[in-house]
Amino acid sequence: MPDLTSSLPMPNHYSSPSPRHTPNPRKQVWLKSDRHQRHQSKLASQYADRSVHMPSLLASLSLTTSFSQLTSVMSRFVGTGGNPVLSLRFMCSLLSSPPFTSSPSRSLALLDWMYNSTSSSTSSSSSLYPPSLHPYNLVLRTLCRSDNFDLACGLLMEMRSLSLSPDAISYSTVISSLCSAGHLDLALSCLPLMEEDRVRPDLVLYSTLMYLSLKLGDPSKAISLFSQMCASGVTPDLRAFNGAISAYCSADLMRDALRVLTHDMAESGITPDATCYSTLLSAYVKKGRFLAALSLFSQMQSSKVRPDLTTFNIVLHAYGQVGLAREADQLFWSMSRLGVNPSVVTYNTMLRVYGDAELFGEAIHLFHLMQKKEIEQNVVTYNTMIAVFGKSLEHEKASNLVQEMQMKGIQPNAITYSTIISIWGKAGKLDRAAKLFQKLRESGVEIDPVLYQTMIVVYERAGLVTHARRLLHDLKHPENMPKDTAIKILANAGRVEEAAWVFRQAVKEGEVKELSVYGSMIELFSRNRRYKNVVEVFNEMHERGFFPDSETIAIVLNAYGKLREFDKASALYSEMEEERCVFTDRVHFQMLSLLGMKGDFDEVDRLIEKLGKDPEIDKKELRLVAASVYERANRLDEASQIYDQIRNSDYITDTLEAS
DNA sequence: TATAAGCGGA
Repeated sequence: MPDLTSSLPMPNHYSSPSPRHTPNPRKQVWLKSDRHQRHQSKLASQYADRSVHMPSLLASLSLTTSFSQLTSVMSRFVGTGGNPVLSLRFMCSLLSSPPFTSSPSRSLALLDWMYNSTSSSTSSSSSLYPPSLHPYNLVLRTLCRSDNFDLACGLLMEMRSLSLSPDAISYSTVISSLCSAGHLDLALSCLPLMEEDRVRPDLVLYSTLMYLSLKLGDPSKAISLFSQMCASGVTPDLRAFNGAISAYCSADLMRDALRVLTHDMAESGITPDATCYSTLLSAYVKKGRFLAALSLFSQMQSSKVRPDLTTFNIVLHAYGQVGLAREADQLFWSMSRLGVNPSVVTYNTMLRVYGDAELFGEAIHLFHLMQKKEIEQNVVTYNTMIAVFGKSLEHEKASNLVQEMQMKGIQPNAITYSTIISIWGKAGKLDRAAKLFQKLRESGVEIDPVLYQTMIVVYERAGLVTHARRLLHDLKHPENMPKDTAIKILANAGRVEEAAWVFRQAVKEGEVKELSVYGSMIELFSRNRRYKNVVEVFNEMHERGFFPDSETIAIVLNAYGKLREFDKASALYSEMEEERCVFTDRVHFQMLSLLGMKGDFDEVDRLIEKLGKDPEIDKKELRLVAASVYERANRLDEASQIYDQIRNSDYITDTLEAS
């Protein structure tokens, strides 16, 4: 983890107000440089406890607007005998009531007053009301709640410099509000400070930080926090485990996610709930591993974990994707019996499942059933049904639905438009499609990349190449859209030269913001066999510290192979493995085939053995790949041996299934 | 804290 301590605002920060937060006009008031000397470790017990009428005191304080006014009200409580009149507890209740809780400057002023209050009768300059940790934490809370993070961090630093060590409460106050405001780096920079102060982050704090890292798309940070948490002896709870599962899934470390779910949790005596399963299920589905998802679902059922609505929705979708519409149908109609009522999402999913399976009658029936049962229909419902009618070639019905949704007050979105434009294009209603597209362009809304691409494809298919080219030409100098978007459209349209040109401009101007742009360029170059360019783009992204996804790694490995740069391929493979980035079968198989091309069969055998032990890897596919590697190298004996193994294991599974 | 919808093609 980088050293983030330096990014914490230090006390001198106050003089230059950050543009992001409203500057505090009175911040100089409490930043007296003599505070260090003034601070005395006077104990709370030395405060005398006199009864003061709190409401009336607050009433007079609420009228005060300035430090001097506050001082004059409070000065009544500076006794002459050197004894403070108010108890520490009283001071704290002041700090936790309005107007102090609603005004950061006022609460800081009161803290200041506590410092500065000295008895007039004694010559000593020690404070009558030395604030302890508790009042500091109260002020921290007030600052954080009003998003004054500069001041809060500064106050934290001040506490440390006064050797009033911030405690777990101070840190969790600051960190959790930094997290909810999205300042992850600042929040994480508190961790080394906590270590210095010997404050151990607790479960909630770790959890907060993990979830924020996840939200900001940094799963490896979340994973490292999780390990740190476990190493420091904090036992994760259900929520923390779910965060870990989700982090491993986003980092493409499915094996580790599965291990947490099926092993680590049980070891900690925590039973996974439906959410934990759903997290993993949806990760499998996102990666297209539908069978893995369905098998996890049956494992979930045998572990007697009751699926909830989300689980059902994910599984119905997975059934549909593997073409098991009947199974989806069965599960769908049994849901209410299992105590879970389908939601709009469920209905929408089923509409799609029926549509994909060309069960148009069922889709239409379900769509009407929703209306009869008065189930809310939304833009997704309509978009799905429009696509269903498009697929069944009923263009008029599709067009009518666009009207119908608008009449019901459901606004069409970019997805609606690209769906209907594509349908019209296929139906030969070119003018209608072009007219709608033009209307959308003129309406000034930011044009969506897919919508743009849809129209280009419609023109190209109709043979109107000049029209298509004109649209593409506009993208060379994108004005209404980020360069990233233009590059992605050009890359998707296969326009190598234009995409490369805009990409180089964007790189030069530092305008490449999205990781996926590199992926699109790498894929585009690879498709066009421009392997040198593939490697160039990869190096560019690597230098910027971006890590590619598995798909991209596989493409880059392939490019190295074409360029016969086998050592560079091996180096990339090991580096990514160390970074724990490589993990789909495709990457491993790609590497295997490169080693075969290189003729390094010692390494081939070693990798086959290693992959053979990996429970995540499909063994039959591994054998098929291995056999073809040997075959291509003309080592037919080894190849046929592997084919025998495949036949044997098929025989074993067949007999097992038969019995 | 997990879930649904668009283009297209090597």
